[in-house]
Amino acid sequence: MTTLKDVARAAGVSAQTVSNVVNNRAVVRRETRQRVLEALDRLGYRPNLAARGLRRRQSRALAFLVVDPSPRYLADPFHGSVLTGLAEVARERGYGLVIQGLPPDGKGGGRLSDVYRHAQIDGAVVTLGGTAVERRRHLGDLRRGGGPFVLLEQSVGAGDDAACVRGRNRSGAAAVTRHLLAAGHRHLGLVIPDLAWPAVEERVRGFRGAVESQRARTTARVVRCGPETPDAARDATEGLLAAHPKMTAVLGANDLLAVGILDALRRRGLRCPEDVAVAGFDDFDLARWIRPPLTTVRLPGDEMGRRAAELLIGRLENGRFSTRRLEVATELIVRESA
Amino acid sequence: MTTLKDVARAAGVSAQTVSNVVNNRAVVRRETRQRVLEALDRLGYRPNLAARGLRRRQSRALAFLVVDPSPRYLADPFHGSVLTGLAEVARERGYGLVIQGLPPDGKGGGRLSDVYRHAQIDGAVVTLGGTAVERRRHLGDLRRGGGPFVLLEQSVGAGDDAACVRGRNRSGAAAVTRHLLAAGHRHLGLVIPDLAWPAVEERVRGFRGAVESQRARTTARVVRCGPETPDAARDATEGLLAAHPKMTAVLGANDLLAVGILDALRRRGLRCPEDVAVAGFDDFDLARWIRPPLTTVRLPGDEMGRRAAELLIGRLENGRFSTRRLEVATELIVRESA
DNA sequence: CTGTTAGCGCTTTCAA
DNA sequence: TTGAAAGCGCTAACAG
Repeated sequence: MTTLKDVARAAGVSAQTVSNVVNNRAVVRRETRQRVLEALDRLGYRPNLAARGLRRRQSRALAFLVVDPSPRYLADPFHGSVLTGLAEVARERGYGLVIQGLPPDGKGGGRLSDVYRHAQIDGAVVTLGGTAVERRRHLGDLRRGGGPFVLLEQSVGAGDDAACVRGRNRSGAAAVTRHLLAAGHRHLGLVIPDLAWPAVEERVRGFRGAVESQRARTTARVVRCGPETPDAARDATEGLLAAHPKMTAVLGANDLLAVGILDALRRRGLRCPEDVAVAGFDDFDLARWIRPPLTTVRLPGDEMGRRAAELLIGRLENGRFSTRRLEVATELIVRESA
Repeated sequence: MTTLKDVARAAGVSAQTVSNVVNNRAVVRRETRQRVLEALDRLGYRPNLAARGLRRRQSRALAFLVVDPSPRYLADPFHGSVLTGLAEVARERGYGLVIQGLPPDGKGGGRLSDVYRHAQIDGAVVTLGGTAVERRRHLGDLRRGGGPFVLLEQSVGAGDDAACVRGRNRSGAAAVTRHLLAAGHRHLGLVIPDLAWPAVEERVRGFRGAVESQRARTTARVVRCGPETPDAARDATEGLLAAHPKMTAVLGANDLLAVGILDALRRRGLRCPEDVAVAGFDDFDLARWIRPPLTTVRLPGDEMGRRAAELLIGRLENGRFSTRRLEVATELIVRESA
């Protein structure tokens, strides 16, 4: 491995001067710089970032931290989408990107804040699933032991060195619910996963609020289905439809669950949208391709990831967050399922 | 930040002794260890991994390197699946995981080998898309400038500090093709993306080989569709069916493309599987949920990711790869589309 | 078993 | 404009 010293010797200057050249500091004379650049190139010098980080006390690396009990958390299309946006900005701005998932209960390998030291990161983008208590615990840990972070889908405390990026989940859910009500549906269901994601809680509020505002002869049922899978959603929906035969519209807390809902209809011989309307949330890549094409609320995960990364990098480079709170619009996408 | 020295002072021992305790070295007397552990705990000591890495010349971090022109490469379900497996093993074994995507042409930010220094990683799992020439260039760079790596879906050279994990793409593609031939199909099509993934090339070989072995009155067409998206596959399939009205079976090089193929049939008023049979490759999460449920060849990306990570970590900890070549089975999954 | 010394590769500080 | 010295936090090597 070529070090600064090697280059310095080869170019007949001090290590300091080489460092100045490498870091584009203007203090070096043209000819000296020339000579150093040549040696740098000839020896194929690459800075050792551990040494630089040790000295500068920063690493130019970001982390994506996901608190989710599923070991397959990265297979979730929404997380994948957020990660895509993060990775894009990290690459553009010359930051490394570390990913780390943890179960909510803190059993599986400790605290979020450990990642700052352990993975040598300067800041993190954090998504928290789990009960409000668990989420609060993680936030407290992050405040005490971590560095700057951007929290997705959940507000941050005034004392935190943090900002948040949220989607308009509530109004999005209200919009799709109103769309259903306007189409004449009066008995609505909503299938949600057991895990308490803040975004899901907002969607439930939006759903309930919209139904409430027009509650004459309307009923609304919310059922938990267990894990965030189509199978679980299908089973929950079958139960829901059996218990409430007059139900004519079922929403999924996200598109993956909507896929399961559609399958429940098929099994019971119901047509969509003629007999029962279905809608999802997120607008994942395959939403257009499902049969019938899925009516859903678009929540742009990649944009949220990009915004979060930009916010975080801004904080790292300018010492403060340009804003503490960013909202990303949601949009009702009407296709054929509702 | 608490350092070893701080702890040493608090416990009345040397920094070295604290280091020995932190690293569980057996040389420390019980009572001393006790005292140190207490101080460690009281001061909330966390090792600085940059310093440790600098000294030990390792970082306990792995990278997932993807050469793919799409900025949305992480949204690809197969990559997501591989990443899931990698992340799982990395977490279990106490390694960090860095991800980095690069375009094939080397324009967008340099060489793969830079990641070793830049992201401070000990080894990498690498997936290469692009022409054979571009792939060779990346491998050469990795050999010269990088560290140990595991290559997915492609053999490694004898001189490389590397191993490979491959899926049985060829036999998998042959199996699904034979399935089609056995069902009486004689005019078959295969839709592939422009980007030359090694796995796709193998699938084409398997397809061609199976048709060849039974070539009486059979025709086989392979069409490139452009990017790896359902839209592109749909357009390509429409062209294919227009040009070859007798075609009764169309394969996709992966499930995402198969989704587009199904849509092309719908547009032309053809039923699947009655008029035209369709099959994919990968068995992504949604394959069961598509209509009709997709016949495909299962290639377990998460298992490949896990195996790759285990192989790599074995090399890092024992100095050599336990094997240079691992094959992962594929399995024909017959559902309703073919 | 414990402490001392030295140095990983880099950058900050200060002197020339 | 350049160089020398010091030290980031940790651990290998050796001495006691």
